[in-house]
Amino acid sequence: MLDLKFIRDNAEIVKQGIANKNDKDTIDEVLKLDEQKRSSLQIVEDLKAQRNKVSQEVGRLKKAGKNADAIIAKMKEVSDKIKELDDNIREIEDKLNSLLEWIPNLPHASVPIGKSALDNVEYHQWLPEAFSFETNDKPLDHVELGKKLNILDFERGAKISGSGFPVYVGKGATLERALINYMLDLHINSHGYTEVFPPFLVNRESMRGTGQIPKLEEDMYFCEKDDVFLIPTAEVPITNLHRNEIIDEKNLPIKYAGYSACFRREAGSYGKDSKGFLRVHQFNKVEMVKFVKPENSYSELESLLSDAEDILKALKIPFKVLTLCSGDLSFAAAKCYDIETWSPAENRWLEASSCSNFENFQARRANIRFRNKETKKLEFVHTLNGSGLATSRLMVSILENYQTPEGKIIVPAVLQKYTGFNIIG
RNA sequence: GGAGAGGUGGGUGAGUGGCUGAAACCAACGGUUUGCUAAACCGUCGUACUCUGUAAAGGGGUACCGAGGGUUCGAAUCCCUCCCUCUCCGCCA
Repeated sequence: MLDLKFIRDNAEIVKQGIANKNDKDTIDEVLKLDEQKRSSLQIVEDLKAQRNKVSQEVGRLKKAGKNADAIIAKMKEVSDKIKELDDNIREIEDKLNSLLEWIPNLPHASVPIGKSALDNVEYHQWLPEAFSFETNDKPLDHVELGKKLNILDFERGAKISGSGFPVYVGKGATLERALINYMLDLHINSHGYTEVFPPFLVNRESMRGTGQIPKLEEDMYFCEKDDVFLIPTAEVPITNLHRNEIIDEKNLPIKYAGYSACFRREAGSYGKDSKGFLRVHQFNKVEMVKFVKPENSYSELESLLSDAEDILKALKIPFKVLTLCSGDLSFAAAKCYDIETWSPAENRWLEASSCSNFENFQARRANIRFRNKETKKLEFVHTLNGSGLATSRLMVSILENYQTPEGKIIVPAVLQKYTGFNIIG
C-alpha cells in the first residue's frame, strides 16, 4: 500500500511509476475521492466538536437540576446529520480503499525501465570451475532421469491429486529432504537467520498484509469453509509474524529462514512450461525473510541475494542473476533480482529464486513498525524476502547437471552427508 | 462438538453512562545524585487522520479501550452480531 499523503503530494511520480510497471492508473480517481472525503470530514468533525461540547453542557445542566430538553432536541438533529455524513464518508472511504489496495508498489530508482521479461538486465553470472555450456552427449532431461531412476513419479502424482503434484520416491525423496535441510542449515548456521516452521494455511488478513490479496487471490487455493488460504510461499506467514506489531529497534534487522510447501493454482498458465517440475501446483521452498530499518534495505537486499547465491555456489550449479525491469516486477516489489539456474537438457536458464525489497509497502499493509530512536517517531520497517531456494527448479538443474554419461546422478558433495549416499542409479 | 471466563496504551492491570484518552505499577526516555555501575529521587511518556502553520517547532479538531452495527443529547461502560484467546469436558492424532 502506498501512503495516501505521498500520492497526494507526488501524483506525477506515482503515475510514472505505475506506468513503468504497466499497471492500471487510478490516481485521478483516488485524488478526487480523497478530496471529497477530506471536505466532508471537515464538516462532520465540526459538527462532532459541537455535539461534544453541548453534551457536556447537558450533563452540567442535569446535575444542576435544570431542564435541558431544548438543546437535547437540537442535538438530536445534529446527531442525525452526523450519522448521514458519516455514512457518506464511509462509502467514499470504501471506494478509496478498494482502489488503494490495487495500486502497486513503485519501482526503485535503480530499476531498469522495461515492458517485459525481455527487458530484464543481467546483473552477474557464476559458473563452476571447468564448466562448459557445450555437452558432447545429449543430456537426459529431469523427467526422463526421474523416470529411469525411479525417483520422481509425475503420473501417480496426477492420479492421486492432479497434474502438477509431483511425487518423490526413494532416493529422490531423500535427496529432496537433504536439499531442504542443507539450505536451512546454511542460512541458520552461516548466514545468521532464525529458523521458523510456519503454518501452511493463513487467514485473509495475512494474505492482504503481504499483498497477495486482492490482486492474486485467484492464484491461490482457498478453503471456503474456514476462510483460509494455502500459502503460495512462506513469505506470507513469516512476514505476517509481526503484523500489527511494534518491533524494538534494537532487534532490527530480524532475519528468518523457513521451509514450507508452496501451493499455486497457476490459473491461466496451462500449456506453458508444463513439463515435469517446470510448473507445478505444489513445491518445496526455503524462504528468507528480513525486517530491516529503511536506510539499510538496499544493502540488505544485496546480502539477501548473496545468501541465496551461496547455496548454488556450494552446489556448484551455474547461475545468473537478473535485475528485473519495472514491467516485470511483482505487484508489491520495489526491486527484485531473479536467480536463474542452468538446465542443460532444456538448454536454457530456469528461474529458481526471487529476492525482493518491498520497502514499506507490505509493512504499511500489515502495520509493522518500529520506533526510531532518533526521531522518537513510529516508522514502518522495510521488508524483504528471497527464495533460498525453491527446490523444484533447482532439482531440475541438479539432476541434469550431475548426470553421468550412463544416466546416473552423482549427489553434490555438500549434500552427501545429508543423503547418506553419493550416487543414484 | 458441549460448558465457562476473558479481550483496555510497549507490558501488567483499574475502570458499569457525562469531570476517562483512560488510574496505578512496570518498561522506555530526559535529568538530579554518585569515583564508575547500580539504587534512589524528579520529570516526560499513545496512535491515526484532519485543519492551521513554523526555518525547525507549535496549536486546534476528530476518531480509536478485539471488529462491526445499535440505543442515547452523550458509550471503554448498555444492547446485538462476529472474531480471537484461555480453562474444563468430550472426541482424535
